[in-house]
Amino acid sequence: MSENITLTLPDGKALEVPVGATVKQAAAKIGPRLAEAAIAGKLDGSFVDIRMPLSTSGKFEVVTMKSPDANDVCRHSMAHIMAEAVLKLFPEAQFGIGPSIENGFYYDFLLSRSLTPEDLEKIEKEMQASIAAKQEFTREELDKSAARKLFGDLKQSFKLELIDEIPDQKVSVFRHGGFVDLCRGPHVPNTGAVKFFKLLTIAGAYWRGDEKRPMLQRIYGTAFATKEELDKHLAMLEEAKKRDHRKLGKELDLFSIHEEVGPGLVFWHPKGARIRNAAEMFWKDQHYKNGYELIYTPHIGRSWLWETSGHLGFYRDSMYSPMLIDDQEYFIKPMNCPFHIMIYKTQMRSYRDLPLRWAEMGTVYRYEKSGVLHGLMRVRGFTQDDAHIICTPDQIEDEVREVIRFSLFILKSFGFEEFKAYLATRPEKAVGEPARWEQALAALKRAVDQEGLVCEVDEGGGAFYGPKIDLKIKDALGREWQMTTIQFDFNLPERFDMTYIGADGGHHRPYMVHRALMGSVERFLGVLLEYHGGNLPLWLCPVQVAVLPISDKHLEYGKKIEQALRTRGIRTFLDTRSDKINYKIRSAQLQKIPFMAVLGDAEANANTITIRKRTGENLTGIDLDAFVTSQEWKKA
RNA sequence: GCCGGCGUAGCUCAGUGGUAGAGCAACUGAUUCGUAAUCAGUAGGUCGUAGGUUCAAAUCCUAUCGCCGGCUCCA
Repeated sequence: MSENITLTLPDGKALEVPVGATVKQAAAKIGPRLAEAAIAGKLDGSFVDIRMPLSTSGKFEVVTMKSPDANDVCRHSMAHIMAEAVLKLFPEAQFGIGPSIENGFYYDFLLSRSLTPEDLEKIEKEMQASIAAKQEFTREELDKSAARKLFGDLKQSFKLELIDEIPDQKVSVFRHGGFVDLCRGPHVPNTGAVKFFKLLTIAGAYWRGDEKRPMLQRIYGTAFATKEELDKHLAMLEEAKKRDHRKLGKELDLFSIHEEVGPGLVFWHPKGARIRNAAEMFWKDQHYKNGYELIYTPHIGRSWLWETSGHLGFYRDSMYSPMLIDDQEYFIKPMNCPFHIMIYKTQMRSYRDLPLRWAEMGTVYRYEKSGVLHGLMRVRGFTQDDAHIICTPDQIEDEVREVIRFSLFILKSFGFEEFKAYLATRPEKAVGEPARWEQALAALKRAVDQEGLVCEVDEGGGAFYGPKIDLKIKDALGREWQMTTIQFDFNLPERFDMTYIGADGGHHRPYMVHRALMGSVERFLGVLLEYHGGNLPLWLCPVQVAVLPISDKHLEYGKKIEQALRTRGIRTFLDTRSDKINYKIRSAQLQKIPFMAVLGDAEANANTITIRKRTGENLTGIDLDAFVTSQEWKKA
């Protein structure tokens, strides 16, 4: 019996092939060169191995090294090649999983000893040998029982566990060299098809991501279909290192963290404080302009507050131990919301008062596990640019849309350009009726759509008390950073019995939204530093103009210029050292100061300044006032 | 919290059992200079901390604190 299936090619043409034809055979029907170049196929958007018999019609595509999907296939094959190398060096190795990931791949192993960087070199060598040998990848379909026997004989207990979880009766395995792996595929034709890789790091990883299960050793690598892409990626990793906010924080004297004081507690030095203050002033000003009121609340509160809010029930583990004051337990705040609610409850509120938008730069303290602390990005004491919007149910959608708009405005003001929204839905454990969740989610979704944001849904990722939208920014290196979070709260209004009097004269439950636009000010500034590589926009720079006299002769004139700038509200630094101008320029340049005023005889005589921008560009002999009102100044 | 690595001068780092080193920064002096490092000198460290092994420890062992890379977590 020779039935045919119809493959619809990307150009719309239909290709008839017999049932059971492989991707390779289908490609051969299009052209022999294509068959030769094929590394995988795609049927209705899913990868299929080139050796796999096709049995259903659908949209079909041949993946070659030039396809956008090539990297994905290569990386997966590379993970197998790495596993083969590890097997050679560690015959007793137990294999976990080894997927392709963004920019690379990894594989998890259980080994008799810890890996060292030297091991990585050895493994790389073995991999190169395997690639040079151009070993065929072969695909085989086995009954589960046969697969169990195969991996049982190899003493691969992790694989046995994986087999048990596969619902199908048949599983596929791929072999190359002496290595065999349970795997869906697809794989490149032979190990010679992939060449451009580098092993990067060794890390610990729990089996199946479960902290109760064994810790395996994970090797991360990167791989690309072409050398150019690999080199570009490696260069990007270098660049990311240079932009590390912890490095910049030290070099630019912005902040520090002290072992003697405690990990995750940030000290802002004068220059860092200048940046933070500029950001906060802007933030406050914009909040008043956008219909918010600013409030201040305490840092600690009695246990009553945290019992009522539910924090002690849900998050006690990440709250600091109570302190006893007059025999009463007080806790340092991990969130600001209960305090804001206390203000709400000081009065009877009318529907005419709503919406209320109350904002606070509220510093909170949370116990974060020691292993997760990271520079400014993850700390134990941080300031949220928090606000709570308390409104009626029919105001909620407009309010959310307005928050998103406001957030994008604020983020764009700091230079961020690319945004993505993540919509988090109801988790398993949650409060609030499902109907209200649905309603809130729909409102969030419509608001995101109206702002034209790309949105991804994070199923079950919401907080227990309500759904949320997170806005992330994408930086020049393609990394994503979480900034804004907008969260519905079905919990607190209930727990604190918040009410307002409606038009009908009855008591009603208000809706409440938590939102932080920057998220944590500390992390925000960390991201900002990395995003701009330390070259902050002018309005945030701790020093905007470095005044550099050519020699001590010009010090007097330098002082005059410095003062003139300062009285115009410009942040300056006068370099009084008796070094050469080259040295002063280099030093200002390393401090990433946007403008340098270079002053010598020419300038002093003509009562002008010469500006050197941090880009290296010069504006010779210009008037000071003309400069600070110029486009050059405003654009920086 | 878990796995692995690391911790030497303000910073970046060298020093694998025999009484602590470099460059930069700092300080002093000289130099007064036109677009990314002028020269010379001075000072600075109980080698994260606490135990232990040894005639002898920055170096080896144990514990502890912190940092780095991941994992887990992130209201």
